[in-house]
Amino acid sequence: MVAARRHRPTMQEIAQIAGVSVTTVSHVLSGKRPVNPHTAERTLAVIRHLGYVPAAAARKLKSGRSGLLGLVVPDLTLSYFASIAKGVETAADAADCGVIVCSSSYSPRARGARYLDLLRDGTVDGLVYAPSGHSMDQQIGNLARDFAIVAVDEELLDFDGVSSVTSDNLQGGRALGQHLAELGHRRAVVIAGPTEFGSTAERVAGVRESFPNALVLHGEFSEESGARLVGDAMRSSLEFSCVVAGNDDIALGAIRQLRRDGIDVPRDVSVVGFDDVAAAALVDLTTVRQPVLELGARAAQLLLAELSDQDRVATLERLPVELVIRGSSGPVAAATRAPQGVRLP
Amino acid sequence: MVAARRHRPTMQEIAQIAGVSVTTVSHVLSGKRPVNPHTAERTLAVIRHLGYVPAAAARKLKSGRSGLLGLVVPDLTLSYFASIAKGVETAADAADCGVIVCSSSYSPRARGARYLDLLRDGTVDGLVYAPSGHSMDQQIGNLARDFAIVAVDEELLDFDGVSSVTSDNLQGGRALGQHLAELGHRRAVVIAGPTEFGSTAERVAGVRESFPNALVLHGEFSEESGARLVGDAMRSSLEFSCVVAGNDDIALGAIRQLRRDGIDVPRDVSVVGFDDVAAAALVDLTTVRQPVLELGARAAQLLLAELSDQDRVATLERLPVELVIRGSSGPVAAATRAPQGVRLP
DNA sequence: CTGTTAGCGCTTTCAC
DNA sequence: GTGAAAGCGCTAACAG
Repeated sequence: MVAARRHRPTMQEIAQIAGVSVTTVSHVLSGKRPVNPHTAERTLAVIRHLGYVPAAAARKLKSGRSGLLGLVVPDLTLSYFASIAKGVETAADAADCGVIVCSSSYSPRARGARYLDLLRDGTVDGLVYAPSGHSMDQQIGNLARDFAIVAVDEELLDFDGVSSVTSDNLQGGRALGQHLAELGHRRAVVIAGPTEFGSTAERVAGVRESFPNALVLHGEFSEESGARLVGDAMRSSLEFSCVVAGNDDIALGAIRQLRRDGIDVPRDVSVVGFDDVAAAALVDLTTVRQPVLELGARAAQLLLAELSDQDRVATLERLPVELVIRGSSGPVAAATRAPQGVRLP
Repeated sequence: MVAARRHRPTMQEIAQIAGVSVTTVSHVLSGKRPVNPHTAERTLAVIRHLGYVPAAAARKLKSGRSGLLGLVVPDLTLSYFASIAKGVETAADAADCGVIVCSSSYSPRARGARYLDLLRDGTVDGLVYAPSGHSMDQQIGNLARDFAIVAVDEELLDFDGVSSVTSDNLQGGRALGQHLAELGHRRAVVIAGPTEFGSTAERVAGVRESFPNALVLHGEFSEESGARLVGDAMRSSLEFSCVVAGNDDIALGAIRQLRRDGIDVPRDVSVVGFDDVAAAALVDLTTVRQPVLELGARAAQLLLAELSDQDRVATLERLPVELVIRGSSGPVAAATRAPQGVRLP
């Protein structure tokens, strides 16, 4: 049996029992004006005894602040976004804020808008938003005129009033390109993410500094996309000795497909990714590590700063990334110096 | 520049502009009493025009319901719990509820209690709680007398008034044991999780039906623990041909350690896990799949039911699991029929 | 079909 | 050092 819920004490009741006014109880709790030590102690005793906690709704109604932040990510089960969530939560927690997490992708389409209502109805004071490349980005951008919103992971393109925290994607792409060039590679295929994302263009630009003539194919940030596009590249008349993937999922798919086609990684073809998700270490993938926890934490801090200072200028922060060299990238086979790489069937 | 926040319209203002009373506005929105179609349309026009959304706090203050559920998991970045979160969120969303996610493990210790205040201060209407085996379980159990709480993943031991939704761990252990027995294995080492969890004992009991004499070692649900304990087993005088891990993380650690010691998996020793997290497929691990999304969704549904019907009896649901056979388990080497398995150095 | 009114539980002037 | 009282924005009797 579920026990009957106990009555939650109100401040009024605490006041009555302690023999003081609600005003005093309120001030004992907030410390916003001096209270006689005796009175305070007696009041606190009652509060502790009854396990009293002020009702959040009533407090919010007066103060206009809920002490809650919202976080919208495409999919919480992707470890990349889960880590961002962890970062946001940690930073919010340090500021005594709770976090409401919403996954935009797996909510029934019609419901997506519901999340935005959490902002409109004041449930949350502000929002950390990870752009998904879908129509929601547009709505969020419009809302940003009226509410505190910070973009994380990707910039909210076309909305320059919105602060954002992203990784230094250009530098990441550059690091991968240089790494492969140093290994002797001269011909690369880039399997990039969707064109809607700024990060896609930046990563590609970084790689192009070392591989100006690389073939660039755009797809989704998924294993399927990586497998399909690397297959397309294989079936073309192009020769290449390395594949630069737009993220680790794409890289995983590419490796799977290459091996299925009898291509050895890294002996025949090197493959590198981006993100350094947990799976990257498992399959020994060379990649660029994004500071995911910091990404989330910094976004939350920016949001909190914006909430306490209405006149802050929108900023764009790019956090440094780190090349993680593992076993999926290696030197070009010595025998075939030029042109190197895969031959078509 | 962050634009100045626009004034959020109140119901009062809507009423004034539409030329009706707040009561009517309220009823136009809730539909709880008939309104003249003309009036309704005019009112709705104003509401839409101003983008009005009722203030959540005020609504909550009257109704006593926040429309928010809390979810506390040990660590959101573990894909297992992320999936449970997804399940909870999906089910809550279907009931028009939001979800506040808290990770108990990575909140500064003193703050853990803050999450419980979300319940006490009415921010959330109820809580889905994934036991962590720590002191918080005790506090949560006590709170369950006064608030709606449903345990997920593990039972909240010693608190039989709390409903819980778990996997059928006994059946899972049984399936693993039978699978290995059918492959010809006769000597097993079980590297189980912490003794604090009911699931640990249940999984072990299931395995024991096929391996009554198995050596059972208890540790944490982590790779480190798996690696360390399988190392201990190797250095003992015990012979074994298979390792049953308490979860996939343990199994991953065990495989890593075995390979480091020159033992081939599955040729020399078979290893099986539990959970079927994403990494399991990557390393080709035989395991038991838990219905994680259903686990979360069912817990949320139970919680919602409890919230709308105070007199519900506490239930204990065990969802069915599924054996997933992959490459980490194989037949005992034919040459060494009895005794089989690893010899000590 | 519609409006008036009394709060929900708290914070915060204002007065003592 | 303390209290009375006016709301915050909404819902739901209770009248019309």
